Amino acid sequence: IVRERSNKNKNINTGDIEIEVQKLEVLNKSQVPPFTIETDTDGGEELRMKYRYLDLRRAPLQFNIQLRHRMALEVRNYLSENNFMEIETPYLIRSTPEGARDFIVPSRMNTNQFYALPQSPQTFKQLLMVSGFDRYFQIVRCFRDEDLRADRQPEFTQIDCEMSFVEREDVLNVFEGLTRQLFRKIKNTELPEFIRMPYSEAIRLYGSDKPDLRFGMQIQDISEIAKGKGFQVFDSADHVLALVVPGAAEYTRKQLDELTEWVKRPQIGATGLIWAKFSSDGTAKSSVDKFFTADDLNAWKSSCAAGEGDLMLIVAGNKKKIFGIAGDLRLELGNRLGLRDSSTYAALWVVDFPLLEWDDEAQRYFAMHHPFTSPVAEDASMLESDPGSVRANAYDLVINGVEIGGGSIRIHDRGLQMRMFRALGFTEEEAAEQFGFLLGAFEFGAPPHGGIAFGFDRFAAMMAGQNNIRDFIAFPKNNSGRDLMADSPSFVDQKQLDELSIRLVKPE
RNA sequence: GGUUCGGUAGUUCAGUUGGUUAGAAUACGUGCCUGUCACGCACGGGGUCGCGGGUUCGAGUCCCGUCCGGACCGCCA
Repeated sequence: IVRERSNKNKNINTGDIEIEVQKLEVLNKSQVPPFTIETDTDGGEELRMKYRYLDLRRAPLQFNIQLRHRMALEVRNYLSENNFMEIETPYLIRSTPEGARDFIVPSRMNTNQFYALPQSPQTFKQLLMVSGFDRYFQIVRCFRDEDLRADRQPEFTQIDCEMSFVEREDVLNVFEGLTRQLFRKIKNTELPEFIRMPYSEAIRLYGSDKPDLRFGMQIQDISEIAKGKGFQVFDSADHVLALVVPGAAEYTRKQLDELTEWVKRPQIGATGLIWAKFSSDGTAKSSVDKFFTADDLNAWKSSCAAGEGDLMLIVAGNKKKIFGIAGDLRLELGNRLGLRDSSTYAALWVVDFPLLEWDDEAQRYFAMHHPFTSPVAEDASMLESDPGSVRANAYDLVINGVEIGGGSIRIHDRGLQMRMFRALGFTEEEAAEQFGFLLGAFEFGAPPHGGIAFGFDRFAAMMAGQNNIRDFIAFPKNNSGRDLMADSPSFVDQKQLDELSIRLVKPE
């Protein structure tokens, strides 16, 4: 018999309902759990992962997994309503060059041969376009044998899509619509229209290809006015970059020293940090007063539109690193000032990525996105003459500084694809050997096509205002890529392989 | 591969310049209380200080090695 004790609150709280027990049967006994199975558990992460089946009983995890389910449902509904069809692609495939390290699976039928697991269904979905399935999608597991991060698992789930007879804006609009729909249905939030920001601008203003637009504090280049005054650090730098921290002129020496140490950590890699304070009484003080006059400082101030009471932080260095350093510092300041509120959302499309990246070690270009990405039409002619400055017809969806997804308009012309492979250093024979099936398909009237893939685990975490994707995967891996469950065998050993009559080639 | 932080009751942690019997909270057990809701009160059990070696009269503490875990860099088309 269940009866309500109180009608004061609409929400049912502990003790609001009484149960009069008439018969009690213990269906199964339980040990004392290794951690409290409550919303705020006393267990540490390692322990909770070991007993994941108990951790998953906790309300926050139940909510997260349910959130994921509801998102998957909405994705399927939205895409299906927009005439997309979910089609499965194979998991046991041949290894492809470029990109991440492949996971491999030994083949019993073919001694010393291995399958690779797909890093993404990229080529298969392109073949589906050739087959006339004009709108494909799949919520699909992908595998990359690389080290983990808080927001990266070796096996992860993508919302993978491809469309035929489309241009960039067609893809962007459909998937902006999907993103909006998810926020509407899951969070009851209406997102504003996503801006399109060229890659070069993202780097210049935010020092990142995934800018967090929840706050301003844009990077300002003061090279012009800061160089040539005899300060060697500035004079020898490609760029002198400033951030204006509003209202932070009161930062103590200790805080500034601590920030300086922070940017000098090897992970950030700055050689130092210059500061200038603009006090409310109109005076300015800096850590480089020896080299710069009050007039110089005021020139910086007006150039950057800094106000009284503001702090200016300056880093200088070579072109390749310094924008990233300024971007990292900007995010850190955003964190410290509480400007990265997880309940607000700023979404944008970053577009016009470089098509190719030079790799010093390999002494050749690599595709920044993947080798099937189409160049921006007017840049295609530079593929041979100036490969490094060709822009890709590629795009990333970035929300709150997190890369949620990315895609591109693909190459559908065999000739252009061959030029791309040549730019990547493939010979004719290598290209035919590795991608002959795709090049062959392009010879049978391949339609123009493009697509996108969203990182589903990340998307779910971001929807909940969090960044640890493990809390949104029922059975995640640990940092060694092992299954986290207690006594769960993650790997097949040689003995098991022997029993399966599988022989491996011994690596040198 | 690199940088860095950590490993001490079931759990989360504290443990000073090396020094008596390694503590707290919580959980667990027993008893009391019985309209409580983080209940309260009393008592109790519970430790290979990750592992191995070294220095020392003496090591949780210092040194070397090793294992495990986290964060980050590299890496992630």
